[in-house]
Amino acid sequence: MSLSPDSHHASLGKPLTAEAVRSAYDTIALLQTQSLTTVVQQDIERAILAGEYAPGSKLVEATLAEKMGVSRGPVREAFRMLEEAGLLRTEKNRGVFVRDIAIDEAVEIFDLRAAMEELVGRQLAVNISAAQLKEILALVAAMERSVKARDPRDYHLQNLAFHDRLVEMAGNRKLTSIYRKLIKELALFRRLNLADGGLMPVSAREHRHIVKAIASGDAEAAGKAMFEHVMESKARTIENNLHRQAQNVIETRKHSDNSIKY
Amino acid sequence: MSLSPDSHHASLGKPLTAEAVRSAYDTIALLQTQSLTTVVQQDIERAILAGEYAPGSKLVEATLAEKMGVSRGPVREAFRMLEEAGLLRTEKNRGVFVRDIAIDEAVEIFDLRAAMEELVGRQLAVNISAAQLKEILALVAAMERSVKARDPRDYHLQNLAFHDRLVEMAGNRKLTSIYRKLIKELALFRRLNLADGGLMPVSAREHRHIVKAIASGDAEAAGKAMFEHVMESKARTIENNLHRQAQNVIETRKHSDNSIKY
DNA sequence: TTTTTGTCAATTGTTGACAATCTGCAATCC
DNA sequence: GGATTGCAGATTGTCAACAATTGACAAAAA
Repeated sequence: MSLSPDSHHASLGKPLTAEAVRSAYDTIALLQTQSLTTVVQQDIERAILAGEYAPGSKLVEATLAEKMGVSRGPVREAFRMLEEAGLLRTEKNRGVFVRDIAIDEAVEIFDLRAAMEELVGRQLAVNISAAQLKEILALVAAMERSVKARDPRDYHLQNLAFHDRLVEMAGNRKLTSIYRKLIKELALFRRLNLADGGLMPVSAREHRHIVKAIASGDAEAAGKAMFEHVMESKARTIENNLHRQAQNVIETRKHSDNSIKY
Repeated sequence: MSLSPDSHHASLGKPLTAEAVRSAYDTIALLQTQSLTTVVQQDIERAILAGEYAPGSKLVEATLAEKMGVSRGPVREAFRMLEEAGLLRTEKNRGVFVRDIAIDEAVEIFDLRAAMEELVGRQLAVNISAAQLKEILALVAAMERSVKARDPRDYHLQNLAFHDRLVEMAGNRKLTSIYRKLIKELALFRRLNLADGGLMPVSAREHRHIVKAIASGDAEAAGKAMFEHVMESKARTIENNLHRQAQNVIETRKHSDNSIKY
């Protein structure tokens, strides 16, 4: 029983397309690398980041296992991975919950990000290639189009892509992987959501400034530009958060019988 | 069946000491927080960092499970946690192995650490208390005694404690936890070991310089002092690594029949 | 001899079952 | 009525057995 494309072609009634042949090898590669645990882990992570499981909500082993058609073992192993990654929180004998990032932890993450991106800026100022520079200029241009179109959702996604690409270009794999973990955790900061659309132009200007500094080859300036941009971003997020919180209090008072809840 | 200390005292033949009473509550707290998985995870981590399992060596589920008196389930869950933490590497259907940190990854970690500790320096310069300053001065003094005593092993441990304490004092929990993970990974960089004892005085001088900068309240100077210290440390480590590698080649040639191995 | 094939022991991947613990609710007591 | 106690169902923690894969070695073929 050979696994070569030709024998497959011969043994099956219908001819295989190039895609189908390639997919046979893909299947093998898949079976060799993916286990039920990793698939479950990736899907839970995806669902969390997509907002299908809200921060604070409980994940039940048996329910997830049944939904995905596996036993509880792989689900538990996936839980342990996501717990270590900071997306889940386990209470013994009680269950696992989607983590809820409090504002003070979000602040910590922003500060750490700032230090990391400062390093990214410094290194890119020295190392970036012409092609890479062109690429990030295109990203900035795309963001400016989103600003003009007043599309905060689109801007948010492009902003994530812009920073991710810069970090990746710095060429430090450890830094990249930790940076991405931090961004994922930040997604669990409930009130992050979309910042006030009115601030998009400010953010976009800062991006231009960053690229300019990198292009100039001035490591310190580029580092500083990235550092300050993240700190500004932190300030905008906190501001936004406080507004929403105040708004929530008002809403709560309105809908309840005017009593103060806490 | 009450769990209060008094009833325990009454039901047992011998009187309980204060320690024994406290330990009853400790036992409860333990059962409420620790599962077999977490205990196994901690013990494997300890063993790895203690060098009981060398980088690259294979860990067999059944063997570990039997050694610790548990089934394979908790061991597998612990594996998943340590894998996510970067201490283990899993090859599907083959097994898990203690990770072996290559020199280029070590370099990446040093660069990242430098950026993180720069942030620590900046923040401490602004926020450190008199008591904390006194504490780290004591740590520096202790290190200088190790230098005088020409005890690289002791110096190494105190150096780790010094940096860990500074990071902790910065008060950013996320940064602290990631820093510690990085340090653990760095312990898997085989050729780290103890640097040449002759460089201890240089390192110690840099520590003095760091503390002075922090005490002066100059954030940029303190940040820069920490950044450069980590970068110097990186350079020393790499240098040391190259020497050892060269040494290994010579040794290999000597013991083998003069053929070049690679 | 060299290569290929078949077999088997060791190990990992996955599952289902059982034990321990928690949670909500009804019964009981003050 | 309000607090306490005692179930019963649901959920997690742990284990042992089974299935699938690997790696090594011997037997067979070229």
